[in-house]
Amino acid sequence: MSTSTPSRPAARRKTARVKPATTPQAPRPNLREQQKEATRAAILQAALLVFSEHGFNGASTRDIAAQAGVHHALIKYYYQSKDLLWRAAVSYLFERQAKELMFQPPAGPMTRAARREEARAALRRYVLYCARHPEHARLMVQESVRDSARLQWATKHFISNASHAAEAFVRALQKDGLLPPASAPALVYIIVGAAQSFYTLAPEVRRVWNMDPADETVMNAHIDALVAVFIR
Amino acid sequence: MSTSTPSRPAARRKTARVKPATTPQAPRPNLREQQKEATRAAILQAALLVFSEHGFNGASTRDIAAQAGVHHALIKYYYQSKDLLWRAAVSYLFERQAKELMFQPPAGPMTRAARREEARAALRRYVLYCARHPEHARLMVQESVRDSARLQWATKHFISNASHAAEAFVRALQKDGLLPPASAPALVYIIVGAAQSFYTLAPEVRRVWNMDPADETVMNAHIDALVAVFIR
DNA sequence: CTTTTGGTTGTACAACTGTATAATGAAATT
DNA sequence: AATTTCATTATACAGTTGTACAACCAAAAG
Repeated sequence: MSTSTPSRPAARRKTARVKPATTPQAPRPNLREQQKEATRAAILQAALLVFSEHGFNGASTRDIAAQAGVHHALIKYYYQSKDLLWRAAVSYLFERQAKELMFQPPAGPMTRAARREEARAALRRYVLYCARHPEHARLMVQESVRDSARLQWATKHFISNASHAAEAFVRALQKDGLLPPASAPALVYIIVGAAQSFYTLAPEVRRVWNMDPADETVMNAHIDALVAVFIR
Repeated sequence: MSTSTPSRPAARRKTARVKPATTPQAPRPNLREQQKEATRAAILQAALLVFSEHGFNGASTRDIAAQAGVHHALIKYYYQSKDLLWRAAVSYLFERQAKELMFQPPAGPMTRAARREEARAALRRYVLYCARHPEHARLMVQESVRDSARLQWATKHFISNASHAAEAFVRALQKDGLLPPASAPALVYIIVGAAQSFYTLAPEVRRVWNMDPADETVMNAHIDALVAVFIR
């Protein structure tokens, strides 16, 4: 950040200390382990927010710590370095995405109309993910505008897999004539870009159009437009 | 940057001093004015590159100066502050875009088929701009992922106008049945996102797909895919 | 209760940040 | 040739940065 906000730690402390042991019959003498995980998670969530809004270089570990309501030295304690914290954040994002977008290919033969409905549902699910977790695309876009060791790492561990899965999805739709027979990689970026931008650029949308992409009605209108354009 | 690269100024100096007066019959005793404008332009171009790849906070004025091959104090001399340099860069981008995408509405009545061809040509022109000047979208995306005084300024002076022009374009296509009757603002972000992402994320594309969006063949394949999807 | 463990805090440091100002010297003017 | 102008440079400063480490102290173990 390095802008205003004189720094204000001690925001979590109270709420996190609440409930020393919800389960009276705690299986083990955790309570400390519990607090530890809460701190660890708070740092990760803060990192997601600050990294996604400021980029790696623009984000400072002290800003992240302040956002988490935690002393900045704890970042080194839990994640060793800014770079490893970034990697932990990216890992979290892609593992969550894999979990939430888990593919369940409906076995058995399907009519073309059924497959089209299936494709529409899949597209809807993806847009919903983008809408609910805009920090994912924000963080990745900031890293993908230039080549770097971080982009190389993210590509090797996550982006490559996700991209080729998307390519397979596109090719399947092309086989059914649901997408034009054009370059599959190009279509991947066309669809992904079309789905993400509305939520990634939400602050701009709010200023320019006076509408909130996070709003249920607005979001449904966007999804409908997207599906109408892509899955004919 | 704050990463590696120990800093290496003095890269321009020589090439910029070349040609003290190309025109032997110089109209006035410029030569100094000439060098001044060269320095000013070098700083602006460097700012475009560094801001677009690192974001405002992630970019340092010293990095920009080094990229321009100029002493860092000259940034204050020519642009007064980092913030004003950023505004100058954004102004340059949008004025160039307005110039290159100047609308020439073909007078006289047109058949629907002709209007469709017109729409395809307009879309092609826009994608070409994105491909040739990826730093434009990169810089703006970095600012639009969060609300800030800079986004507010850019919205007021440029983004609002450009967005509403795009909306008018979309509504015209909808009237002809060339785009589905969905939310126009949503369609704007769908089309813009679909057109930009392939070039904005070019470093990622190169790593994942081993293809270069700047390559003529690859670019044409992307444009064809885009037109096939949107203008039916 | 006493001791040990380890999550937390305070503090330090060198490098980097944006900004400011005086010194410099070559081009322009006289 | 002497003088003025002003683009460029050198240098400085306070604030921020990532990282490091010793001191602290509540929870866990004895």
